[in-house]
Amino acid sequence: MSTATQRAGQESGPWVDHALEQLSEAGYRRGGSRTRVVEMLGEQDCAITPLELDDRLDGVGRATVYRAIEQLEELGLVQRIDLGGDSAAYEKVDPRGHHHHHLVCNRCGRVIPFEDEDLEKAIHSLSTRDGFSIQSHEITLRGICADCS
Amino acid sequence: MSTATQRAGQESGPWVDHALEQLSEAGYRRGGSRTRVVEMLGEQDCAITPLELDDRLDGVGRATVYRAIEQLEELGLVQRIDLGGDSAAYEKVDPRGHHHHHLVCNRCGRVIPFEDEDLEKAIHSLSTRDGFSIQSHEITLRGICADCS
DNA sequence: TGAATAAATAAGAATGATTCTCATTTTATC
DNA sequence: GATAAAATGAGAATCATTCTTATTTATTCA
Repeated sequence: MSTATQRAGQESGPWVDHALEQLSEAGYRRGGSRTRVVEMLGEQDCAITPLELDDRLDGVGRATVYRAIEQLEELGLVQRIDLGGDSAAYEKVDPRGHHHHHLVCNRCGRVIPFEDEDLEKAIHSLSTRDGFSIQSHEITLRGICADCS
Repeated sequence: MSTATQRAGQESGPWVDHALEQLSEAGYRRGGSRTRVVEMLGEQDCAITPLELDDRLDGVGRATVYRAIEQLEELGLVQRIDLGGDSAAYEKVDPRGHHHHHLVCNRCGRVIPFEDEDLEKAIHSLSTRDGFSIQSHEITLRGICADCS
């Protein structure tokens, strides 16, 4: 049960620290519940829905989860990801720019994260379009996963 | 009022015909309301939400709009697009593969469609990942539009 | 052409995610 | 420690989406 939490020094720590610091700088006071939301988001390797977060955080109100996500999104610390389900999901944004995108299986709904350097390059090479300054991007590929085909 | 409908021979026609044909081949009977939904989708140059469709189609029940979209999506004739609002939007899928992606302004919410050949190439060059066969893709860029900056 | 059959539909109820409200608890400041 | 303002939990309210059901309409076939 604690295996996932204990996987050798990963990246959740740094992001959590960074996020809490940014919240503080933005003028938000410390809040126990919000901190727990941030920590839980920091533990995830991929996107998670607000309701899942609420489920896993006993004693934290649902409204607080939604509020925390809203503030984090406002500061660019999490990114909303549409995976096609009933609700949106959110994922931490690495301050160093390292990130992944998603493959979604149209049959079983499975979500598989992937990275691709060429794709990132293609995105970055169009960083301005029609005077539009790009801050973030989201790519979702849909199809049939190996298990389903 | 009829200007939009009358804009010189565009692409709505072909898509509408194709969609109605596909629905028919899939075993669906003709339905006046569904046909109106298909025609309205065919007129759009970009994504539209189910509720907007329902608003514009007097006499067509909301459930019918949702059902039609569901069937069209099932057949790959429309694609769901997440533009960050309260509801998802849908857009016709060109049978010839021609399509665009979206820039969304984080400040005013404006949605600007764009096309980029290099990006398409980068996507196509990874058409199989981990045994995953890709059927469609969606790219959304977020930032600040020219008017807002 | 005129039943018979089953799909399509409209209207509104039901559901479920998200947002809002407000009384209470914490945090930061002094 | 006392005060002012933000953070929070609980539950109500809202809004998109789905479901239900009675009715209408499309197709089939005599």
